[in-house]
Amino acid sequence: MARKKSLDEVRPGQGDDASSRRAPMREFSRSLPMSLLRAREAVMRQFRPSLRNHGLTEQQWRILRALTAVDEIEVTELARVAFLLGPSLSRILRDLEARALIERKAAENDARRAVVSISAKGLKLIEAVAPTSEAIYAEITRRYGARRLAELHEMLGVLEASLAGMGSADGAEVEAEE
Amino acid sequence: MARKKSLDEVRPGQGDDASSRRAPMREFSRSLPMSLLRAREAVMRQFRPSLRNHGLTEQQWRILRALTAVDEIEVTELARVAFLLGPSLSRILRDLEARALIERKAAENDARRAVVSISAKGLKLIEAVAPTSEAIYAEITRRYGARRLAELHEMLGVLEASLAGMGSADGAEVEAEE
DNA sequence: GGAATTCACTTAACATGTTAATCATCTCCC
DNA sequence: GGGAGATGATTAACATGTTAAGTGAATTCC
Repeated sequence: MARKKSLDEVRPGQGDDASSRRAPMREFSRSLPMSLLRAREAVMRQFRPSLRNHGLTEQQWRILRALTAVDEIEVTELARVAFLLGPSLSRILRDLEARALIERKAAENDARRAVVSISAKGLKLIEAVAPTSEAIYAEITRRYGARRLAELHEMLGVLEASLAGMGSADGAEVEAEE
Repeated sequence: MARKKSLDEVRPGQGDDASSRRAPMREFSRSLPMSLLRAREAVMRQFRPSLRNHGLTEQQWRILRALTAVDEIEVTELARVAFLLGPSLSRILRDLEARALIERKAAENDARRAVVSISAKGLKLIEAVAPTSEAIYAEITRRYGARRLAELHEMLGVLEASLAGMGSADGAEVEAEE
């Protein structure tokens, strides 16, 4: 299905002046990844200064935040919950442990697995940041509207679900799982 | 053998009589930044393999894509359009220029400004990638629904606009510029 | 007309994203 | 029980995100 160049033959005269260069694909601002990126950045821009004042990055905050919801958790599971890739998580955990914000031990029955939990110091830090964070979130909700916000969440969830089973699609290899 | 556990199945409900551990904040999965991040990742996951096959990263693609829409453009304006920070753009332009995918010259009346344009080679690369990219985008639209997609764009735009004037809010300094 | 300031990048430094490779277990199966 | 393969976590290598500092060129203001 690849050799179909009918798309729009990205080959106008291109000859002389500017105006002959027509938009080759979708208008840039209408690209879905771009819209999502811009929206997310608009939101994160609100939180970053506060986090920074407490010496935390967005990802470090995500991890600590996830840890407050459980007693302890394995690294792989934490990666899934905090939506981080393994290598990023490894680095961040190393730093957080060095700062004594988390604790880490080996799993009882499997020496490969590591179990992580938040420390008292980490909990204290969370408590220090939470009020500001909540206030910002409340302001965002106020501005955007609680109903609309819920609707957006819903639509994003559906989008994720819609794309769930979509393969790579280029050198698409979706071989059956034996 | 170890079939992929459905997401809900793995969710650490965590006893949760653990009322000693008071609910820290909003449930993690309901965090807006997280929802946006997950949605965007679900979308980008579809495009990355194809781009990679052509030796392009997402950001490099964004830049080349933006350049096809104009004859030439100043670096600052390109940063705004492609939604990249200056430093990232500097690095990427250096690489793209080394690969002869773009061309760069100084502005006529202002030696500080640089003007960038896509090269013939760059245009050729775009043409090679575009069909696959468009096919993926079409499939996403088909799965999610064109109407719903438009609605999502709209809501994301409104979100961005809603947050436009919101200050840092921590050590918030939005003093009038006297 | 020249010092101070602003402006358009660019570098620097550190943290994360992304993919591939490595390492140490663990499991399975003969 | 021992070796092949799978698994959990880390390390490596490169690209980008993010903030701060640097550089050279224009602008402002006295």
